[in-house]
Amino acid sequence: MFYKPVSTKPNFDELEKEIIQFWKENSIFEKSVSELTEAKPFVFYEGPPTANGRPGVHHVLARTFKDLVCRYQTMLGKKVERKAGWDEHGLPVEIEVQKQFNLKSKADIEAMGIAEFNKHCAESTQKYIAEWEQLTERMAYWVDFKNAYRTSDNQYIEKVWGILKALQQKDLLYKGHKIVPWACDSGTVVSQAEVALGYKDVIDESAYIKFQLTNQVAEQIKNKLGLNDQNPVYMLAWTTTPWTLPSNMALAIGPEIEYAVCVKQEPLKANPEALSEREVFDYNPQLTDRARESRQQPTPAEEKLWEEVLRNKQCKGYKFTRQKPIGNYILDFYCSELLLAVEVDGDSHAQNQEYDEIRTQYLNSCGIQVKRYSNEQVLSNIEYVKKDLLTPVDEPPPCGVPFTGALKNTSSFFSGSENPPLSRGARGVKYLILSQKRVKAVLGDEWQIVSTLKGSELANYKYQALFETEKHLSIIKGINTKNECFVIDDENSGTGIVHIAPAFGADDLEAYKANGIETPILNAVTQEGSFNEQAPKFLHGESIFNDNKKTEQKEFIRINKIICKKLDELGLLLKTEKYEHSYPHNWRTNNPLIYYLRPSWYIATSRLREQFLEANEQINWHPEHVKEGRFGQWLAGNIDWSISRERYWGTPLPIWINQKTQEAIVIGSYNELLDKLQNGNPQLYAKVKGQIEDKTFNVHKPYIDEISWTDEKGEWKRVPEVLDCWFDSGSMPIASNNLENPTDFVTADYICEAVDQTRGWFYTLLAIAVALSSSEKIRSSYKEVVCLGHILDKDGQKMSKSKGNIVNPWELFAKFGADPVRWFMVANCSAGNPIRFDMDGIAEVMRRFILPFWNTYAFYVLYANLDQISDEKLQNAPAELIERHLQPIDSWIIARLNQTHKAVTEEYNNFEFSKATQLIEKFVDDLSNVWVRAGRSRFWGSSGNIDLAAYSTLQACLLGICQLTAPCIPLLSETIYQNLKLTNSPESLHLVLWPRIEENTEEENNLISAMSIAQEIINLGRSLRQELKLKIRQPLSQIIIAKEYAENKYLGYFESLILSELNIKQLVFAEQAEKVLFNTEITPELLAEGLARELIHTVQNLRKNSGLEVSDRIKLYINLQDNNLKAILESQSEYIKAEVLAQDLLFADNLPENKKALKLNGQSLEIGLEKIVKQ
RNA sequence: GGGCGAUUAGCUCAGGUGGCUAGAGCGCAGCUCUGAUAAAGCUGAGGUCCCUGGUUCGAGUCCAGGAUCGCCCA
Repeated sequence: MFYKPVSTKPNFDELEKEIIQFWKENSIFEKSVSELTEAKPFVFYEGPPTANGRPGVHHVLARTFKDLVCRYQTMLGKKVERKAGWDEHGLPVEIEVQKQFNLKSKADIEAMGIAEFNKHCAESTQKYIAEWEQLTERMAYWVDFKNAYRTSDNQYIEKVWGILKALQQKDLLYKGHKIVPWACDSGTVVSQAEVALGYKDVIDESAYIKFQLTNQVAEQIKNKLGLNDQNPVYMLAWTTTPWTLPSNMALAIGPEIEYAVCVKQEPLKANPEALSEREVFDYNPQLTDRARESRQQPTPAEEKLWEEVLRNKQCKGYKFTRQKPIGNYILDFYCSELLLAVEVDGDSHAQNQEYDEIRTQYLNSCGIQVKRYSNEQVLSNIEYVKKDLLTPVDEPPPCGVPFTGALKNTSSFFSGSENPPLSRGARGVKYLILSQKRVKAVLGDEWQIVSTLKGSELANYKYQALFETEKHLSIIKGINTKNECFVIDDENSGTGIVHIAPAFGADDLEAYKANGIETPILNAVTQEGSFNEQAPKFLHGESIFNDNKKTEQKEFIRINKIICKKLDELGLLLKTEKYEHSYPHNWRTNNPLIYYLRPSWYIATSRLREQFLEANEQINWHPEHVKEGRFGQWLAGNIDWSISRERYWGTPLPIWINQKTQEAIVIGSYNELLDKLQNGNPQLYAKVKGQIEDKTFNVHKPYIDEISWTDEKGEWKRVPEVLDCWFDSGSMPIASNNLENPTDFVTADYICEAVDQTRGWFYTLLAIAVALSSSEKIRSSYKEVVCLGHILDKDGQKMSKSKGNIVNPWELFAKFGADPVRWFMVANCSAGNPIRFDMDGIAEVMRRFILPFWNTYAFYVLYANLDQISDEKLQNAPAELIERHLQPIDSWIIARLNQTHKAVTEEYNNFEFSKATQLIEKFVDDLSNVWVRAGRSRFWGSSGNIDLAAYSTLQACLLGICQLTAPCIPLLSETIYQNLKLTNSPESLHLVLWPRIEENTEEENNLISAMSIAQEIINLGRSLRQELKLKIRQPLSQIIIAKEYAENKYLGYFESLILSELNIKQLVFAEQAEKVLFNTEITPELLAEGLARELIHTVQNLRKNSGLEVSDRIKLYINLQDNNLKAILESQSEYIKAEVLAQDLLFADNLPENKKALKLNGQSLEIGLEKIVKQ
């Protein structure tokens, strides 16, 4: 045996493990890096995973593409160091530990002790490291674990501190505020991933709120519209969170939105429905106390009028109330049904005629009529008063006057003034402003549009704060800092006017910042979720939540009702509506989350937008659209990066605050810290210095929080926050290489992660690089990115534990081997698109590519061993010995190999890996189904007549495929390489340099096209035979081919191929319309041969069904009656015997057990066979 | 709600800058071959290229709008 025998039913799992062992024992990976000392480096950065979870099949995907490029570049002769990395910090780790120890809140964590908690976190990140390493090794991802970087390492943290310091020195670090999803019940920020877990559909009370414009503004608007009345103008806003209204700081409008100014058209006659409707007027809430007092201490006249005339619906059934506040006034008596005020002029009013007039005017403008009686009239002539009360007033109130001009067409309305002035249903006049699109839906038919305004015309107008009469707030353009308008002019919801509470919404906060509002942010809710002293009095101490008795979960319903009721009383509520929406909940407790303002440290990345885009120009994205699309968009809309987290397990923020001056300093290294301590806290200095020296220093919380010092400015204490763990991983080019100077980072030639990293690692990596770059030379930290899509299950569903559609990579490897899985991924994953993962898909890859490749290899080894061919023999064979047997088809397949090599190299260079696999698959197909199929007989030539050309060609092709596939399927290609390699070749395929490719010569290209023509002719011939119902078994005398095919002079090389494939004796060219024709005349000789082949076919099937080995010899028996047929078969007996390895062909009546009946040339016969047992 | 991507045969997917009578593999049906022997080959059936408009002599491809799915962000 010269080659190791190869099974045609290989166990890839076993074979691959052997190769992994071989690599390990011979340090092949290390050699592939270290032996290229002189080589140009190819820099690859590994994005660090967190090892607190098991690696999944999606990691296999990413690692396949990482490995493939690194291996390819190594083969190109580059030095490719690959440092593994672990992302150890962050909320996901904390959450795992919280689950593990059932810690529900920060209080629980603190009860456990931060030191203890962080110890568990550190352990948690080590939990699956072994499995990660094993999986990585098993799938043949070459990466250096020994020198892996770890983000929680002291040295790593120190470098991250250095970066922060560098950024601070560039004045990019500042303290600000951030809106976070906040769980009031546990007092924690909830991560985005967790928020996504807890969305629930809930029904909330949404409210349409009227915000009154200040008089001055109202005047301006009305002047613009040609209206001259005193009636108030309101902005109508819609909110689903009325509990945030006490923290309202602005109203936002869309500058481009058309707003309508509306007024209500009243029904002329009393409207029974309107009667039941309660008319609410705005009033000054501060008056309620005074009104109550007056009610309790009426004047004698008031007392008399109330008791004798008005009380208890005495007056024709109309209900009057006493001391009713409306606007800034208190009416003595008021009937809402009649819109009638009754005033009794006491002594206090006597001198105030002017005041009374203004007051009456105001009330009239609200549609309220006023009847005024003196004390005397009431006390001495109550009957007159009684009578007069319900008669019309002398002059009708100016109700409706303001409509002049604006409502020209509603003439019927004007007749209102001719009607009894106390007509029921009259209403106060007021104007509402809202999006034109929503007027009908929100206000219904009763309101009329007076005019329209563009949103931009409303900006900067002032309106009255809801709960404070003195305070005026501004209307702002709803533009956030990304320069996008977030106010939506939706036809189905809202009013186009958005209530802005910067403490409770990210958009709100953005708008607050973008509009340069100077007032400090108003936040009326504590972090536990109750109203503080910033809220109006009636809310002080109220919780924003109530418990739903049924579900036992918290909800906002109670507080929203309280606030809406109050607003209703203030006349500021138009209406409420039930609103069903999806709202985030704390997935652990099922209680609602709130979006809440927290202090945060920021990197001012939005100042670097231009630079980001410039750096992005240096990056080649695969797929390309990510550059301008997803990533470019993200950069263009960049907002400042909030880098602090109010958590425990993370890089501690190296910011110390002076307790007196609030000045902040950033410590950039441990030495710098020691410097501070040396003078400011000598005791601690000694301790920390010692710890750093003997490597026991723990820089994590809580220990770092103990480090403080005092200097001439006072005491310095660290801020409590830790760093966003994305900052850790983004710092990797500097921190993992322990660079002295942060700006000295090296740009990676290649990185590769899934597409979700556009907002993650791809971004933070770039952000930190650009932030550190000098303004003259903006640099990206990576050049080429492959951005992979996600893995979905075979139905296109996301893989998740709950769906039970998770695929375990270990099972895949056991079943198929790692390489078939890798090939499947490379072949099926078009960059950026999600990949559907299906076991059947891998099985298909197996059948389509892996097994044909393997079988071709097994075929070679089988016959090479039989013919005692070795790589040495091939290598040392005299050239003429090979050339003697060399056939055109050999030159063709070698030309195809070169062609494929060239094309595959190009595709690899372009990161078009699946295209490369297609080319390789096509070549393997040509090799196996054209070259081997056509040349099989060359391998079983009699001994002494060995076709060295055939062996040499096949070996070259197999080794060629090994090279081409080495980056994708490093294990199987190595297996084959190890068996076939020439004695003086490198010890591993992965130490072989990628060959320089010569362009095919014209001759070679012609050979390739001649073969395609031959293939075409063969296919046409088969098709024609089928049409003519002439089996290939039946030889034919001639194939006639259209003359145009003769133009390729190389076609002649493949004439014999065409003839044998189609079982034809002769090929001729002729002028003809059809491309291919047959001479279908069947001579007796042809018939005889055809019958013989038919018989052979049956015998072979019988052999196979009888379980005979291909090399077994037999005795063949034939039982037939027809002498004519017998004669024909006898004439072919030598041919038949040779084909079926029969030593004897006997015509007999008695057949052995192995027998079969068939029909030949219309005659029935039976055949039987007997195995000859060797003595 | 916004951004990005996808939608082509039963399934998985190809189809730069418009020229298509729309392709491949698998599956299916029929046939063939068999000295790689539970492998292989050929032929065939199978398409409203998501929908609606538009540009054009011509649209799977370009433009606009919409639908569905996925990812990211709110």
